Amino acid sequence: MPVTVLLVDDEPLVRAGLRAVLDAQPDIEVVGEAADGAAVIPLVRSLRPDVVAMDVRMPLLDGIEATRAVLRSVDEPPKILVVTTFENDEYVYEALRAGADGFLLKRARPAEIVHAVRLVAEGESLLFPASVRQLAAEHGENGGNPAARAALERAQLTEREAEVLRLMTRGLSNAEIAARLVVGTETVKSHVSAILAKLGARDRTQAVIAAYESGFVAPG
Amino acid sequence: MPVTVLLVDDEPLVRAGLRAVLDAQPDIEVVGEAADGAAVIPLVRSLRPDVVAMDVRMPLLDGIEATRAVLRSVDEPPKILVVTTFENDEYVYEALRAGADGFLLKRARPAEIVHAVRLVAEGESLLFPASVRQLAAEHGENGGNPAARAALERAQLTEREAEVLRLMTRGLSNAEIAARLVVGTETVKSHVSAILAKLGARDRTQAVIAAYESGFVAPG
DNA sequence: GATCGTCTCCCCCGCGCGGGGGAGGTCCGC
DNA sequence: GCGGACCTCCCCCGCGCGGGGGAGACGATC
Repeated sequence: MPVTVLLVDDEPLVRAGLRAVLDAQPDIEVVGEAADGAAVIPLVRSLRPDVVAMDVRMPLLDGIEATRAVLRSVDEPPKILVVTTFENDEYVYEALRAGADGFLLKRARPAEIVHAVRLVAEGESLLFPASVRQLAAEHGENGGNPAARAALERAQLTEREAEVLRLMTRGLSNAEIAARLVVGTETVKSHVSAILAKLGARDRTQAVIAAYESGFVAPG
Repeated sequence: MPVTVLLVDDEPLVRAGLRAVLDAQPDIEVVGEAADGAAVIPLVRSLRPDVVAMDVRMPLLDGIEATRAVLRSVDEPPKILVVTTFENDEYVYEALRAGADGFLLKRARPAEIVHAVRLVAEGESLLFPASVRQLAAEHGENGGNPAARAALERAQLTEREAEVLRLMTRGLSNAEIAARLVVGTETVKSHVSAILAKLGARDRTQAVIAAYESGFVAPG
């Protein structure tokens, strides 16, 4: 059975584009559309889609509130893929915190869009903006310092947070990081929470994965 | 102040080699040697080294028991770097479980040996055999299937464990992995524990790091 | 001076994680 | 037949982790 998708976006053109891209796939089926967040819940209830592709910036009810509402009021909520125009959209991180499962740029190539839908449908998370990974690939072949710094800027990590994330990618615990940075464990926890929120990660493991996938750290 | 190291190996030649390599570094100082595990504890007590480079296979008291003994009987135990000849040494994993901090192949290049000592001295863990990473680099440029499979064999992961590790590198929780594999969460926990032991990882984050560093999974 | 972001530290709280055991099942090879 | 690996599931238990709040200090910016 195909992956069923509900499109939620105030721009008809965007909906049409997503529908064209997704319906071209044999294993994906767009089962409905909505123009604002307020219409999402009844549609989710009646259509029971696997994935909701949700715009963040919408009239009446934005993507963040709509995400919360869906997760709160539906028993087996669909996966929620947040769609946005800007890679540096602060709303996106709020949406991810609200429980969204993934992140998608409107200007992503069709193959990437399809990939994103399949991934979240399978239950996996799209932690980092796809643009960050792309950016890391563009800057030099092996994601060195400039790429890492650029990725950092995209994720809007502060210097301290970046340092903490680096130590996290070395496998250190909060207490070990605290000892290394000569601060309290509570401080480290604050930084870690901020990192998780900004990266849309659920736990430190997902944050480390995001760091590798984005080129923030390179293996080997 | 330099990193102080105690060498423990039954072969004088190996001790001499390690001493030559390490003493050539301005920031590393070999402060003592022992020929078997039984002599380690008093030496650790009197010399208080930062790092103990410990052979696994030794007469009287092997590296595993010696590691346990040191960690058990010394207040501020040194970091323990397990030294071995074979990358596929089952004793090594036991030693890591016993509390050793790192892993070193005797045939590693001098730079790698120095690096390993510095790393464990800093409190970081050398999770995976360095040989696995090297092996991943040799097999094709991007660590594809053959490299991953080879790395798997080195770590002696079973098929099921490899599958679980793969899902761990996707950021899934134990419950999510259980749902995906249609087994109980207790089963997943068993597999995860086995993976952590074989990889010498303390938690799932370190296991995921090891997976990336070894080429078991490739970013991007 | 007021505001903002950053870094620092504190509280309470629930839960997932990992360690320590054990145990039954299948399949394979000796 | 009998070990031995492997997969599966179970128990108890402690603790680290992460969420949700709040708050003070500092420097930069307006």
